[in-house]
Amino acid sequence: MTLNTTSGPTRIVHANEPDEESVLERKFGHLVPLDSEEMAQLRDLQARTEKVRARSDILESGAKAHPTAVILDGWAYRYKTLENGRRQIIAFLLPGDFVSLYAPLLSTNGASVRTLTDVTISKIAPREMLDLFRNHARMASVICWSAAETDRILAEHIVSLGRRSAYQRISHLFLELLFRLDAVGLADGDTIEFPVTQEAIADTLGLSIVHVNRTLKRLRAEGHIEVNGDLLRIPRFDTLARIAHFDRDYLVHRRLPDRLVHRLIG
Amino acid sequence: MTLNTTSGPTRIVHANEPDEESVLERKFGHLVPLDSEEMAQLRDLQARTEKVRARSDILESGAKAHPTAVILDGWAYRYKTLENGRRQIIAFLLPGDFVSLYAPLLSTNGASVRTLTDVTISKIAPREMLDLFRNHARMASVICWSAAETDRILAEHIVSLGRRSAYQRISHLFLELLFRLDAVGLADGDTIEFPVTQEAIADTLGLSIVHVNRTLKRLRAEGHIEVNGDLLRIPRFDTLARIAHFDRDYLVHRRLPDRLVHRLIG
DNA sequence: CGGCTACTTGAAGGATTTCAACGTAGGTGG
DNA sequence: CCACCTACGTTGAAATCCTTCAAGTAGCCG
Repeated sequence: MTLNTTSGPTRIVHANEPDEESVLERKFGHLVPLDSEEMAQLRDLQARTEKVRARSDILESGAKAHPTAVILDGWAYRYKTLENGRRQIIAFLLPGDFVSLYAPLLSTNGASVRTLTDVTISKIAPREMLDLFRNHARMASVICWSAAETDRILAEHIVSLGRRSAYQRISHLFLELLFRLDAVGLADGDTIEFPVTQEAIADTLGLSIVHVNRTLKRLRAEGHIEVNGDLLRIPRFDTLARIAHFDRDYLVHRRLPDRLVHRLIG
Repeated sequence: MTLNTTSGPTRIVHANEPDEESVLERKFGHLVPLDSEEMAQLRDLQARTEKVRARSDILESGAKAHPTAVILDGWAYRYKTLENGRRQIIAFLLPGDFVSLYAPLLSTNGASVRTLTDVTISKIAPREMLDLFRNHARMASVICWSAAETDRILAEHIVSLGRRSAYQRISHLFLELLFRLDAVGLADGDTIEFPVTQEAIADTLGLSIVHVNRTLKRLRAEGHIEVNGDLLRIPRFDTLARIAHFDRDYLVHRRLPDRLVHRLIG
């Protein structure tokens, strides 16, 4: 990975600028080598863009399932609201993530998805998805890999909720987000844009707002994080990773070994 | 669904008996209509069986990834052990579940899988999986549907851990397991085999053994569950479902609407 | 300026944990 | 065949992490 805690700040790269590498190219490009036809294929997936305002629902729980979509820019989250009004955030959706990969297979949505910032998505018709799987084995494997990554993130979230202290949970979440943003070129060295309220952190990690607030205060006081408006800096990655028992390998952004690629689609 | 809390006990059906419907047929048969070639295909997936003793690891975290496997009989669980020795169970694996659907795509396992009882699995070579996706669109969609179900179960687990009380978490887990076992024909009316220790429940739901014990005692005293050796009975499904806010629809076992099937695979 | 949303802090209370025992059942070896 | 061991379940008492309640501050915007 390119995460580099010693280098000076570099400019934050935004999706969709002309002549820029697309988000999916950045996400998948260092996973498997892509030829020019595959690049074009990826660009097609990102062609049917749509803007969504901050704080609005992309998907509603129980509603008829939508087509799949990819996030090209901005933050969103998948969540569920309980009967007593409490809320649980299941996962954050960042640029390069699929909003509802399985939607075409299911008749209704199991959870809702809501934006945190203004968001650009690109919709993908079920048929387009199917063609991909039929005719572009390497693309298909890359999308499955993405599903595998989601699975691991959910699993790690379960570990946090079940067996880590508030202090570790928050640290772990921050490191995960830094890691994931870095993978799509959206980390600026050791700092990231962080448009997440304390209430949202609380609802992600199963804590109360009050306790999140106090724990953040402690993390700031101890110099593990620096918050500046919407910017979050993690100045000593390794130290915090040790405290939170963050395993940098559970998000596998490294290029797949040729052996694997061959076995699968060679 | 066929769950029927009023009927008398019916015999528990075990996998792999001659002339019986196979587990995968039971799991997928009421999802999409399967022709005889597809049935044969499913049987192939269940052909390369292997026995694993209770309390042994099928998969080890960090180890080189194995091929995919399906569970044909018995219980297992996916878990992670933390640095301080604590353990978090991520999910239970029941007959019809895939042990590591994404293994062929990844270089190492993210979590371990361990058996609770004696287990029969059937290994599926990566190439076999790939052929399925290439040449048998309906089978592929059925496997993706299975991945979608796993995703929903993980999401619901996150909701439990984050925002439900111990009392609700345990109730919810029991209902989920009853539901899932029923889907593969392994529920005996309102009772299931339940080879799970209190320690394992604790490690699943992020609780201490002591508190699990006390909460089970309360559930028993209130008549919501009956425990008899390895048998668990849930005599008043609806009442408990209301208490735990169990949403019977998050596990979608209903047949997919023809509309969907057509849109996907013609 | 009023009103909103997010953040902050103190104090009290509670759900759950930890510590520490004890009971029971099944398996094994002397 | 009994002594011993281990795994699992059970219970009481004390401690704690975290929540809830309550209030106040700070920034933003029409």
